[in-house]
Amino acid sequence: MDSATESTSPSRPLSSFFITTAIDYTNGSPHLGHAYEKVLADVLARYHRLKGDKVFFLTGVDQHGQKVQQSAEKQGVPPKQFVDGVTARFTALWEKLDIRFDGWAATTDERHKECVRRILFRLNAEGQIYKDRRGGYYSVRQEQFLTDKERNENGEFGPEWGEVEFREEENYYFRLAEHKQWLLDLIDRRSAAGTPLVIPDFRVAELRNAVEKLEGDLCISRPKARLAWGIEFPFDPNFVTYVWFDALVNYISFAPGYDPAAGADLTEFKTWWPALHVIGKDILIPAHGVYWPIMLKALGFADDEIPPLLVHGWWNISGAKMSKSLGNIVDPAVLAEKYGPETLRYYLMSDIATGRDADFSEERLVQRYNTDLANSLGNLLNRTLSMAAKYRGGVLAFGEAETRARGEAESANRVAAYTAALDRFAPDAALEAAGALASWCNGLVEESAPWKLAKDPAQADRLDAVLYTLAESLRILAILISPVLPRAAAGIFSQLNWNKAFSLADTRWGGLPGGHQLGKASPLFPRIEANAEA
RNA sequence: GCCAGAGUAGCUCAGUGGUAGAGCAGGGGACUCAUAAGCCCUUGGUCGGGGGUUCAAAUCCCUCCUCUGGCACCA
Repeated sequence: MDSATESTSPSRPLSSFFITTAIDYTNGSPHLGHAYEKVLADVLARYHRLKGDKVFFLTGVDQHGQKVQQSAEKQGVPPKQFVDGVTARFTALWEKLDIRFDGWAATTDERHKECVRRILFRLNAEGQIYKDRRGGYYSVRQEQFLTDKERNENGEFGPEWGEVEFREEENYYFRLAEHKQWLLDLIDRRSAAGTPLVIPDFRVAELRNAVEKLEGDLCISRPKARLAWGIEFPFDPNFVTYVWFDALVNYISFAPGYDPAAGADLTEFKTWWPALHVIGKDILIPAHGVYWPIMLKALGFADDEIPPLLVHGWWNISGAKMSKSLGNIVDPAVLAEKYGPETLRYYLMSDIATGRDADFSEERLVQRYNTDLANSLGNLLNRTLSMAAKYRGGVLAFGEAETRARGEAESANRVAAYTAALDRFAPDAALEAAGALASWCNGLVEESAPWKLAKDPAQADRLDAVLYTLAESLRILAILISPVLPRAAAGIFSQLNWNKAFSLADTRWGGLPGGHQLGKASPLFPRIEANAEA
């Protein structure tokens, strides 16, 4: 897997690839959306490893905050014990889905907490943070301040909030508003330069709009009396930091070589940074699109070090949002158990366009598996090996040149489409390119009819060439599907009896030598029958 | 309400000025190496409604409708 270092894409000068996901809040079970984001990031990370890039894939969990504190209290357990339990459900799912991350960002980790404290200390010393007393309406029952959004149509706070009182409270604030114009300019400059801050680009307008409306600074603390489950302010033990300077900071606190001290040596860190942040469309505004760039700016990051955001869409269920009351929550662990992790990975990557929403359907998951994997690719492998065994004892020979030349041209075209697709973060299009190569191979079988060629000794050369072209295409296909389907790729290699390390450069035609002995055929993707669904 | 995205064949979507497309599903056929898979052919759409610009509009403009998201700490 890591044998080759050659990059096939000269358009990417960077040899390192740092990718992150949102860190999931440990107050509930993982659902399909969590799984989608992690699989997407994992596929992009695996693709870059395949290219020979140096990859760091960071994901994790956001473990602090009020909701966690409340849930733990409700269960009568310490918050740490509570988050450890929920965290274990996430890590178990990632293991099951073959999410191969390099760094685990758990915000209760001492490394993270120390980094957060040092950042707060530094920004406070540099005058980016100040203390202020502000007032508002407070719900004693819900233990939170209420905003106008919580008012009902009569302009009152409803009975669900219980007793509501006016309270004044001291808190720490981060100077956000003064960077508004800088951020607007940055968004425009990055778009003009062709390296937009937000992908897909239609979301740039959405972000710009939100920045235009930006006013006021950002409250970044909670008094300990109200929220104890957080990271204590290094210069004021009566407060903990609240969400932004905790969760968002994970992207640098767990990054290789980061040191928050002013003037620190960041040589190693800068070989990785900026990261590509993979996030859901719900947390673009304001957290990742507004707060995070300004936080980095305040920490001395240069304009070209503000990380791009790859914003993905949501999976809806039959056109509706997932919700507990509708009873339509999709549990990815159940799906992975029922159909296998790779079936789920394939579906999540093939049936949605990155950035857009899609509709989840179990029926469609089964259909895509059966048509693309079982019928097209799996059956191609099976029939190829079966014919090779039957007609040639499983031994490859080159045969005539014309058929092989056609295979070479076809696969080169598909590989080019594949890399172009993944370079623009579109696994669906990449899988389509791989599928097209499999289809072409199936067409070659029909066109050449090896079972007829086998009966005519004069066609021996042609038969050899067809079998070689099919086997060689399958070797290339295994490489192409490996970021999405690492286990199936290994299965193809195993059946081809070709267990060598590979990289993207090995998609070049002609890897299998003449005289190579193929392995034994066995269904790689058994069909899922309709009655197995209930 | 403001902003953005979407509305094209039963389903998922591509197509951004020049005779309506793909995949899947449905129908038919020839074949047999194969996971009853694959291959070939085929049914199917007044491109959300209305108006306008143009020799020509799914594509540009106006307007309306519907859905989704953001603006409000859920991937």
